[in-house]
Amino acid sequence: MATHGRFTEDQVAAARAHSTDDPPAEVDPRVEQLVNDLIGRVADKWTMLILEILAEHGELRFTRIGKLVGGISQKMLTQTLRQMERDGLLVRTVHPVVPPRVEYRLTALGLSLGAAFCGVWIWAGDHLAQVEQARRAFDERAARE
Amino acid sequence: MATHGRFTEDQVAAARAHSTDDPPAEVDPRVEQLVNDLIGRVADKWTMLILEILAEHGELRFTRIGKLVGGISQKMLTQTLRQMERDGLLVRTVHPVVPPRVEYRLTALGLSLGAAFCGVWIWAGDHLAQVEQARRAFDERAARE
DNA sequence: ATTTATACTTACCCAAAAGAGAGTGTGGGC
DNA sequence: GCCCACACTCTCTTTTGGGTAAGTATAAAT
Repeated sequence: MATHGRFTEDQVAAARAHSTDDPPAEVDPRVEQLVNDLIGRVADKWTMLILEILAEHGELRFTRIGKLVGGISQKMLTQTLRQMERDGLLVRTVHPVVPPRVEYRLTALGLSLGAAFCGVWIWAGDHLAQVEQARRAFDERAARE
Repeated sequence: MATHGRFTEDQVAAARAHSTDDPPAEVDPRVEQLVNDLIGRVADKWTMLILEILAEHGELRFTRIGKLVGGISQKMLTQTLRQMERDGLLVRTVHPVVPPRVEYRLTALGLSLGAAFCGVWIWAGDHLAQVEQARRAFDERAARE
């Protein structure tokens, strides 16, 4: 099953199940705007990668996440983790020991986002070849002017 | 039901249906990288908005898209449309008349991406309040130091 | 006394992305 | 002859994203 690995069928199914049965009613433009902003916030590169790593491994410490993500600076890692914590996607647990020990774990909200985004991940995997072919065709057309 | 408006049940279902029934087999890291890149490319703000507008309206001209998206500069509009064309998400039809008339329409590939991304849109709509509450709680905690 | 480990912060810098706004080509209407 | 429409394209400036490197706190190990 192509659930991009770590997400369960249930999680993915939950991402699609909905109570509202409204007809294509016009949505409040302010809500539309908020939704767009939220997507911009949440659909960024580092957030998605961290989300995936955390969904896969459960609970992890700062340095470990950095290594697993690969190629991220401490600064961006801290920044992204803080944002995600603020958005309620993960919880940060500080153990008052020395040297410090801080653990990160996804919340239900974070897991549900991972499940929702899973569809895009699958799409990318499934259509990668098609996109690359389209690009080659386009570039060739462009080269011939 | 919540298919975020314009996408049909079939389209959304298709975004989830998959042939592969492989166990969590390790994925080629090069493929993983390509997929990540593709997601970065495709999951950007303007691409998503244009995708939605086009899925909703069918075939549109340059200026019309700009107005419907709202707040996009001509530069970004041209740029994003070109990229999407190159990626095979839409087709650009130039009618050799004057003044110029250029029409944009999603391909099957573009529609399938829209369907896949639909899950994230729904997630954002459904969890907007939760995220905002998490933010308020976080900010309040931070304010009390 | 010095080093080590961890999880950051802070300061500084650069490059890429994005926005603003003016310019372009062309043929038809006036 | 002039302006308008449309879909750009070009240039300039601002904003943002992100890297590097250094600093901090503390206790245990050496």
